[in-house]
Amino acid sequence: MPTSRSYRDSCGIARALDVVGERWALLVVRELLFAPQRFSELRHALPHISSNLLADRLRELEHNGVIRRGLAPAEGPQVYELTEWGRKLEPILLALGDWGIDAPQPPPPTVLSATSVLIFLQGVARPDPAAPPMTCRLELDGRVWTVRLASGRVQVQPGEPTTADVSLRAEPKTLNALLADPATLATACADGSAAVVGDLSAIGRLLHAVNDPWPSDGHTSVS
Amino acid sequence: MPTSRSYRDSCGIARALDVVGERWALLVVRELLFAPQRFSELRHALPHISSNLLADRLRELEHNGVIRRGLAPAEGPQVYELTEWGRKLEPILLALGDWGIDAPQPPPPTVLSATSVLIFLQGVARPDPAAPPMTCRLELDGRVWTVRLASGRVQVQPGEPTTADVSLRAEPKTLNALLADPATLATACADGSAAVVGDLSAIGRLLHAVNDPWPSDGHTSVS
DNA sequence: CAGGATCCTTAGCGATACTG
DNA sequence: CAGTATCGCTAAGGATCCTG
Repeated sequence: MPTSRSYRDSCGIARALDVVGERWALLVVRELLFAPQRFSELRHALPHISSNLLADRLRELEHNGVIRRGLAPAEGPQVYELTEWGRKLEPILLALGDWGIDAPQPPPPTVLSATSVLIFLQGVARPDPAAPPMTCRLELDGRVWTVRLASGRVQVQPGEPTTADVSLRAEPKTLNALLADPATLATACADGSAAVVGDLSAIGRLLHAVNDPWPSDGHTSVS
Repeated sequence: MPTSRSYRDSCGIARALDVVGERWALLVVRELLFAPQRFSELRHALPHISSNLLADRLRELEHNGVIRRGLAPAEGPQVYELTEWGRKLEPILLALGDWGIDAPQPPPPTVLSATSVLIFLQGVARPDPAAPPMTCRLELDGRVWTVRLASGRVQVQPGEPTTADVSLRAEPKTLNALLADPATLATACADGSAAVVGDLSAIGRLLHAVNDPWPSDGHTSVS
């Protein structure tokens, strides 16, 4: 049974919270920021939410016009995606995440979704604007992403790149650890927690863009 | 008993929600955006929250470093105020409120706090930059605010102005109605729902700044 | 009266099991 | 895979009662 509880407050803030203020709602939106996702992918990204609650949240968010059930792309699986209005939450969520970095760390074990690492990567990486463009294929939790470094910016897109300098497969937590300390890349490759195909130095450039940004401005990992 | 429920997610967004994601928390922060407030003032601004829950939220927000118990200003009453970190939520809340304007309106009767109207006023009023500066004294729900229109900007501050062109006393809902339709000002004064002292045309300029902004960009009231 | 604390009830949450 | 059904638990909501 979905929630139907309102602040009964005319303020825009309260009305926004009537829509996305319920528990888990904004984390579901977070997971949809970069790409549509299936029910099972959302469950994997948010392992602590129960299936009935996720179903409730999806129903409510759909009913309120924040997400929609994906118009199945040629017999593809059922997916959930943000509406135009829902997409406008992106800058707000990014700002909230930036604010939350200073919050006390929750006690481990904690979870880290692929989307979370990509948000972090896109948010704080500042590649050398002078360096030549680069394309990286990332495989996280079984999904493929295209990451482009070009003209001082990082661009994350869902799906396979048409061409790439390098491919990296790892768990989100492993990638986060690499972003925090690029020196562990060799170890991660050796023990199999990271699998690299192609130009290894390109991965170095990617990790470098986070740790030695142009210009420098703090943050070294999600944690 | 305060809540201690975590998403156990390393993402900054989830960690932010661990701190301000519980019900009512962000509305408490909203009420503190412009000025410290007392327990009873918060209860009045948020009439649908129960007293124990408000006490819980204040405790949690204090414990997490978002608010602090006011260092009583010379034997004044106990107040709650935002910390430095808490204050950084301001732009995020304003953006969220802007987003929430497009949400479906909750069924009446709804509530509207003084802070909510002031947020709206400061957010959308675009006074004529060429017009001379003006100071307005606002009395809402028994508290006094200073509103300055100068060089194309609106500035809201708590407390009595040192000098003012005009003073307006009304309920927040009345002021909101006036912002939506300045033509009702005469009626509101006549039936006593609004009390004006000083230059009546200055109030007209204030309401005008919301309805005929420089340059025009939408929105006519909180609702 | 401000600033809570202490009940009690209900509804949302969380975990598990189950189904098309 | 994509949910639904069930159920115990806990937070929210509401009222009342305390204490300065």
